[in-house]
Amino acid sequence: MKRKITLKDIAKELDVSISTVSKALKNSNEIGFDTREKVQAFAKLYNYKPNNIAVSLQNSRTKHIALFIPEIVHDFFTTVLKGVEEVAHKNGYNVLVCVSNESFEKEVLSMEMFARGGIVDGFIISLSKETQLKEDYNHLIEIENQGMPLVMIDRITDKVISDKVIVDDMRGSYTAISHLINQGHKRIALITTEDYISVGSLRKKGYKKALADHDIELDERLILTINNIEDSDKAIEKFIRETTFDAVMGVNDVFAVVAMKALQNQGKKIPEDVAIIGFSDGKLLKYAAPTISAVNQHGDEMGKAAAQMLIDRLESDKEAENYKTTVITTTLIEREST
Amino acid sequence: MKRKITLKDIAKELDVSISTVSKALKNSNEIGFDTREKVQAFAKLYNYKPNNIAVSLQNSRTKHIALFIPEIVHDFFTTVLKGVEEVAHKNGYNVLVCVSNESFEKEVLSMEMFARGGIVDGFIISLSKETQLKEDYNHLIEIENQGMPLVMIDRITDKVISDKVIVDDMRGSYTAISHLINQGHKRIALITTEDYISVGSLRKKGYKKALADHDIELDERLILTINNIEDSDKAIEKFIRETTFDAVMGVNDVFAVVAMKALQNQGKKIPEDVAIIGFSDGKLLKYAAPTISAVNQHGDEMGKAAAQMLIDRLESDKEAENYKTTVITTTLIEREST
DNA sequence: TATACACACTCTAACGTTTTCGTGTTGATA
DNA sequence: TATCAACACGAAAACGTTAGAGTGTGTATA
Repeated sequence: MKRKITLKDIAKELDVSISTVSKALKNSNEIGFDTREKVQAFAKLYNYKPNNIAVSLQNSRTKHIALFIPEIVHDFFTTVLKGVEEVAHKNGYNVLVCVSNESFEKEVLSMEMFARGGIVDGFIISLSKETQLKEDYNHLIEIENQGMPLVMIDRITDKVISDKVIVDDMRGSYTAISHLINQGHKRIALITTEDYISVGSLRKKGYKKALADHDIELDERLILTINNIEDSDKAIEKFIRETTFDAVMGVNDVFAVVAMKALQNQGKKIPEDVAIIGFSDGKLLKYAAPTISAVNQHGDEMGKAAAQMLIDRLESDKEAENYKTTVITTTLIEREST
Repeated sequence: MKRKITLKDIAKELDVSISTVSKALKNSNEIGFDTREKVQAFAKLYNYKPNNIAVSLQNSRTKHIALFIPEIVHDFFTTVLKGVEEVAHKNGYNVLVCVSNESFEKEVLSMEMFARGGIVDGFIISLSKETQLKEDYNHLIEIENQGMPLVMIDRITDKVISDKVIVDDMRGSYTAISHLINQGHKRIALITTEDYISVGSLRKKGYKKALADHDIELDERLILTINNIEDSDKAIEKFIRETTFDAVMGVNDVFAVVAMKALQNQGKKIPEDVAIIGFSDGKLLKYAAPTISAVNQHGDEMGKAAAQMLIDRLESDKEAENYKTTVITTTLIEREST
């Protein structure tokens, strides 16, 4: 097992001081040209790489950022991670992933340990369901009090002042519903989550506004609120058995695809009998049969934007303030289901 | 912005030495009971948490592990990440994710920086496609030479001696094909990747063996090898137009679902005309219409196993050797498509 | 009364860097 | 020849922690 080579090793070998080596490697002109060359050559030869831990301890910057997501087995968050990872890496940062599993406790505990332990320089977080339900954001506020930058993404809250990246949920939903209306649909159903999930409630707002703007009366019976993901399949099936409509939007990809299957099982033709639209940028809707139209959330763009905002904060020495909210615009992907 | 509280702060405040504080917090009985109590109370009050960076520097252990995956927007690797993250967290480790994007260069560069920089204690890696094609594993060997534990998962190579976690690809494939044969299918097609992808070639082997064991002659024309993921859709469509068979297996979820769509477009009924089976534990096959049978790879189990193996290595002081290969057994999920 | 020894701490070095402040040579200027 | 930069480099402190080796009490033993 080769021990890692340090500045001290180089210094000893070349018979100079540690500081000389350090400076030489940084090409400081405090050091003579010859020595610089010599040190650099030696370092290259022995493949010297500075010990990041020591560097971190020195300047209290780890060059690590944490990404908190509620769930990973979900195309949207996956693309977010991809985006974050990409720009982080490009800027020399590493990404620590924490899957909160929709648990408030895990979110809080992990956040605390990352923050107090000096493990990361900043956070990107999409709130867990439990956190949004509890409306307890002290851990986030604590982070900010410690002067650590925080960027909230997608599932956010107004109760915490920070940089944010969201998608124009309401507008995306509005556009989708308008699209359905323009195609002649009148009874449009919505399958959504409970209101405490920020994005779910915004999408419902967009739905309602689109109906209102097109003079279609709102029928609350056409709105299905899923309160337990576990048995969403059953709830959707029941809803479809008992309700009639000529179009339906799901606030995510699973709701849409489950709805389609249930409708198909009932003998309905898609899109002739019922049109379907979902929210997602993943494969589920793209590869469904028929393919399902979708409001593309551009998770990767959101991730990229969030990472960039965070890194900008980290690299700027300005005293915080003027927090920004970046809104990524959704795009409507028209597929066979509409 | 609250500055983080350190041992020094506590020491000064309580008028004892830093080492006393350190030991008191560790409940060392080198320190008197009263002092211990006092220090611990103070630490709790001010919410003291040790600076992990300093601790890491001290004992050259970061408690971070790196997970290298070729692609993240892919249910299988997602579940692997979930599994890894779960047991890592349970054991007090953090996970750094690196998405190699199937690029050899990114894999090598990131690995080098993680290793030499002392950023992580060990690695879990699923090889990138390019790496498997090049058969250049020097970066992995280098890691091992440095005495850093390495666990390979799923996409592995025999050229590197290390701990490994794989799935019984050949057996899974064998079982799936046997299942099709037992249902009376005779002309069974296979949509697979090029042979340099370890798992693809193993699945092909299982396919061939199943045919042989059931006295079905191998027809090479029934095997479609996808060499470019980008236009796999087209290749599959073309294949389906030009070939006739009564069952087909895809070595991943996308191949299976794309095949099904192409067949359906041709007017074939699933499973009446053609049976379909795929490899995956994700949603794509589960929510397809009809739902598609699958060889479940249990990505989460694999991830858990890999993380556990890695952590065991890290925590044991034994001098490496006796590398193990854990084989996770696939299970066949029968759905509507067969 | 000298010796030993447990007790409760403190000192110090170390982990690998970075950075500020010296300091001993040069060579040029007055 | 004394003065003073410029130059090339070294010493040392600092980041926050840990752990082994001291140190000064007080008490029990010979």
